[in-house]
Order: sequence, then C-alpha cells, then structure tokens
Amino acid sequence: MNRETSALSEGYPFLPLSRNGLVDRVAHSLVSAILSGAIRPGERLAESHIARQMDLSRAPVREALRLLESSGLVEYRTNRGFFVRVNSARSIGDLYELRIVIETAAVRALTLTNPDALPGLRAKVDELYQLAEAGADMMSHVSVDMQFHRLICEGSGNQRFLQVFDQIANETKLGLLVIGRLYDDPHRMAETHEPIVDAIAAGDADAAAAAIAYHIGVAKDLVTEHIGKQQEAGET
Amino acid sequence: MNRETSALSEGYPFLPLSRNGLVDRVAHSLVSAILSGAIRPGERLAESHIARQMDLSRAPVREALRLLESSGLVEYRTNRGFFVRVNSARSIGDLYELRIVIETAAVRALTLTNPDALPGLRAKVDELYQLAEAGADMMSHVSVDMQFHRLICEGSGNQRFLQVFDQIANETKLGLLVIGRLYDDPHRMAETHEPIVDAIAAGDADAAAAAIAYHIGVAKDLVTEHIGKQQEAGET
DNA sequence: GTCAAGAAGATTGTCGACAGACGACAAAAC
DNA sequence: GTTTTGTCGTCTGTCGACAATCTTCTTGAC
Repeated sequence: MNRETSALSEGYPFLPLSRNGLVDRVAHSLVSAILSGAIRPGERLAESHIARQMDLSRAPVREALRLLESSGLVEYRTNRGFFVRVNSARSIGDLYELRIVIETAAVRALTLTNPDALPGLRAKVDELYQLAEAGADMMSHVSVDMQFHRLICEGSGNQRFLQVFDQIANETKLGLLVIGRLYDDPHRMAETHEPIVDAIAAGDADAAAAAIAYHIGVAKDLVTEHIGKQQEAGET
Repeated sequence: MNRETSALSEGYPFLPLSRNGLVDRVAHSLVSAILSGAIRPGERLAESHIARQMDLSRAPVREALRLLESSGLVEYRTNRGFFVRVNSARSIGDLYELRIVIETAAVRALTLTNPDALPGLRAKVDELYQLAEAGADMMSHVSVDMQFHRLICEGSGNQRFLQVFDQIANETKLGLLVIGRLYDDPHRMAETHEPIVDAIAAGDADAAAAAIAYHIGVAKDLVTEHIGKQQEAGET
C-alpha cells in the first residue's frame, strides 16, 4: 500500500506490468483452441504433445489443464489424461436452467439496487446491433452477448453470482459455437435483449426477472434442440 | 467426488480406496486440517513444508492445492503461494444468498418431479435429532446438515445445481465452523428443517421454496452477525 | 474367423534439482 | 532518526528423468 501510494503521488507513468505467468498464457491458448474448434469435443489432450508444441515442460501445461477442468471445458480421467468435455443435450439444458436461476436473481438485485448499470447494458445491446449490421461472425455475437449477461451478474453486487457465471461462461460459449448459427436473422439476437433493458429502466424487478428468464429459456430451447439433432445424426 | 457418489448409489460396501490416491488423499487431508481449525484462515500453506511433512514431492501437493483453490477454500497468489482464504462477512452473506437461489430452485424441482427423495431427507432430519440427543459436536451437526441440503440439490435432477453446491460446500462448512456454535439449543437445528420436509411431503412447491429460503436466510443472519462481531474484535 | 493372453509403445504419476522471485533484515546514506 | 540500498534465506516456477499405468498391436490357441 505504501509503495502504491508513493508511486502514484510521485506520478510514475508505469503500468503494473502484467506478472501473469506461463500457466495463464497456456490456459488462454488452450481455451482459444477449443472455442475456435481447432480441438473438438471428445478429443484427447496429451500433455506431452501440447508441451512439445509450445516448447515448454509438462508441468505448466498440466496446471493449465487442471484450471480448465475447474471451468468445465475439459474433463480429467485418472491415468488416462485430459479430454475436451462433450456435453449431452441434457447437460446443456441443466446449464441453461442454472443460468436462469442465477441471472434472474442477479437482474432482480440489479434493478432494485444498482440502476447505474443501465448505460453499460444499453451499450452492449447497441454493440449487438452494430455487429448484426456489419454481418459479423457468430463468435463475435456470442462474445458480446456473454458480456451483456456478465454485466448483469456483476451489477447484482453479489460476487458469488459473478463467480458462478464466470465458471460456466466458457462452457456456455462452447455449447453455442458448436451449433454454428443460432438465429437466422442476427438482428433477433439484439432485439431479444430489449425487454430486459426496458424492465430494468422502468425499475420493475419482477418484469426484468421474467424477461431474462424468458430470454434465456428461448436460447435454451434453441440450443438443446440443435444439439439433440446433432447427436441423433452424428454418431460415428 | 463423482466416483464416491456413484459408488454409493450402486451400494458397494467399499471405501473410495486410493484409486486416484495421492492427490485426492493430500487434498482430503488438507481439507480436514483446515476444517478442523488446525490451519487457520490467512495462514500460509508452503508446498515444501507440506510435502516434507507428508513425505512426498511437491508436485502432488501443488495439484491438491490447486484443487482446493477451485473449491474456494484456498487462495493463490502468483510467486507467493497458497493461503487459507479469509472471508469477509459480506462474502459469506453473498455465499448464503447464492445458496438460497440455488436451493430454492432445487427444492421446487424436487417437489414437483421427485417425491421419492422424501424418505432420504426425513432420515437426515432424524439423524440431526439423534445428534442433538447425544450431545454431538458442532462438526457432526454441520456435516449432517450439509448432507440434507446436498440431497435436495441431488434430488432436483439438475446436475449443475449439485455441482455448484459441491463447489461451495467446503467454504460453507468453514464459515460455520469458524463460529464454533450456531444455535444455543442443538434441537433447533433439527427443528428448522421440518417445514421444508413437510412442504415437500404436501407437494407444495411454493411452500417448500419459501421454507428453505427462510431456513437459509436465518442461518445467513446468524453467521454473518457472528463473523461481523469477530472481525470487529479480533483485529491483531 | 474369433477371442484371449502377452509384448511393445505411449502417456500419465511422481520425483528431485535448479533458477528466479519475494520478503525480511542489515548496512549505508542523508 | 528516517529512508534508501544491498544481501540473504526461503519459497515458488519450471524443468528433465524415471516409474507406474494404460492402450494398442501382435501372437497363438480354439
């Protein structure tokens, strides 16, 4: 604390300089590979291969994988290694119901105690419209959508809500990206967020809760339906 | 964890056995030490010391600690190591609100779709009465109480609810045990579970949800109040 | 042709070692 | 006396090696 304040008061122009280590970088790299589809669900993640490819030892790779495991992207089997988790339609359905439960409570708290969060939410919806206008890819849409929902959890004032959201965020993204396309008209994705923002703006917590529950419920149906079809079809 | 439950549901009389061994055993051992108070919040957990004491290398210890980190018992700081997490009253309050949200949804689902779970819940309440009768210690009470709540999440049919519950279970226990004593009369702990079970038995989901929300809410107030006092007093 | 047993290869589990980072304390400068 | 600088011990970050374990392929019997 002393160091910080003195540095600030003396006005040094230095940034904290990210001291995040190797493990974080490896983890991030793996997440990108999985979410981009370069590594597909069910595929094995051999520590040695990854280590060799990244030109480092197995230890940091192993730790990064353990990190991904706790965020649900990857599954670990004793003496067999790590695998990209493959989710059933049921499991994804459960995931969305968890999101409904969490985000309903979050939006309620936000509406009642933190109206200042509204501009940030509005900005995200605008961003979604712009992406639709520009014909952006699915990845970008999903990313901004998740940012919107994260802002809701963050604005609830309950750190635990945010913690749970972050823990399932990557898994949700993976579920979405496997599908390839969610709405036929990309504008719909932006539009479906309007009722939530309107209810918050009106200060109506019940309406906001109902709106977000409906919003996530619709997404749930779309996603589980798609995945159900995929699993019927693509059994190799 | 999954292994344990599946073994239990299949009714094998075997203990988990050291199938995965080391890492799990180390993790379990550390959890016990923390929950028993042998290692106190804020204390540093030096890998080398633990490894030497358990007569093994640092690698499995490190992995076990990372495991505990994802369950919130332990906190990691880059280049500084692991510390037992010390929770503010606020943080514990948030934790209980998360529990209200999750378990309310869980008990609702359970009441509507899975009445077969009732006998198991009744048995846990009986167990609580027996513990009170026998004058058992706080640890035993807390343990059975948590088993009751876990059964509710399990009975909801939504694996994600159970997953979140398991993730915060140890932290909840720690919060409780730090206090030392929750209810003056140990019978009260058993009694406060009755309305929940009754509502489930009546098939009234709304009543069950209200009952469990009230039940956890009371516990929340007790715990946060205790912790608030402790933090005022015990600033060394 | 099918199945089982065993050998060979590959991958994980654990270890000990060394380099780098951090905190504490001592020494020096003002 | 206070602040800065230098030094030291301890702990983490990463590595390469070896043992234990799983998977695959081969071999042989029926």
